Amino acid sequence: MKGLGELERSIMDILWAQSTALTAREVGRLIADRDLAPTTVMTVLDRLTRKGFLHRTRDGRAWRYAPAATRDAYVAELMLEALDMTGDRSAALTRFAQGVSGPEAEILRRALTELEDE
Amino acid sequence: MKGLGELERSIMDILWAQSTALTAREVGRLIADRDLAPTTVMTVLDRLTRKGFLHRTRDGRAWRYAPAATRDAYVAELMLEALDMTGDRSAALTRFAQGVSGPEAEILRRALTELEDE
DNA sequence: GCGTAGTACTACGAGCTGTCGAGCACGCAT
DNA sequence: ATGCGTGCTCGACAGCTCGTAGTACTACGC
Repeated sequence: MKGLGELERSIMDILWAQSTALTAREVGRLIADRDLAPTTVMTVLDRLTRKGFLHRTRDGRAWRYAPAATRDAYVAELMLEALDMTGDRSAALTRFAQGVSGPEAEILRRALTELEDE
Repeated sequence: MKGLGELERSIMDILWAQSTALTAREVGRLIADRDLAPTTVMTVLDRLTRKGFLHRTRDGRAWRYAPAATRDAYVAELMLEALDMTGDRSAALTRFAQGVSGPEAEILRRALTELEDE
C-alpha cells in the first residue's frame, strides 16, 4: 500500500472522524491550528485521492472528499501487510499476540471465536 | 519505527536468515545478483546500524553486522505500531482477525490461549 | 615499502511530502 | 457588464530518504 505523511495522516484523521464528506475549505477550517494555505489542503486532498485513500464527488463547483475505506480497514491492512513481510508468519503472529495488552487479547480472542462459528 | 527501503530490506533479509554475524564483504557476496559496489553495501549496512536495525562488532579491521532484533519482533512491532494509529483499537483488531487466513487464525488462537494460561 | 582489504566521508539523483503561488472559471451583487 | 470571492488545476521548490557509488585515509602481510 504505502504509508502516509504527517499532514496526509492528519487530514485522513479529520475525514475519518467525520460522518459526512467535506470540502477542502471545511477540512482547512478543521485543521486550522496549522495555518495552512488553502491550496496546500487542496493539494494534499488531491494526492490522497490519487493514491486511492479518498473518493470525491462534485458539490456545485467544489469537491467533497470522503475516505475510501474506514480507518480500521486501513489499519488492519497495514497489519496484514507487515505480516506478509516475514518468512515465518506463525512466529510473527505469536510475537504479536504476546505484544497486545490483556484487554486487547480478549477482543482478539472474541473476534477469532466468532470467525470459528461461521 | 520507520519502514525500510528496498535494498535495506534485502540486506536485513540476508542477515535475518543468517545465524552468524557477517562482514560487509560477505553480505555483498550473498547479494551478488544485484552486482553492487562494495561501498554501496557498506553504506547501507552503516545506515541500518545508525537506525538501530543492526549491531556491529569489530573483527580485526572489519565490522561484523548482526540484526538487533529478530524479524518476527520487527514484524510484530510494525503490526503494533499500525494498531496504535487507530482510535478504535477494538474495531481494527476485529478487522484484522477477519483478515487472517484460517490456519493463521488457529495459530493466533493458540498463542492467545497460552497467554491466558500464564 | 607496496599492494590489498577495509573504513569513513562525501555526493548525487530520484521520489515523496509539505508547502504554495499563478492563473483560470464561474456565479452573485452592484 | 464588471468585479470580488470561491474553488479548481498546474506547476514549482525545498527537505528528507534511499539507492548507488567514488575518493581518500589506514592498517596488515609479504
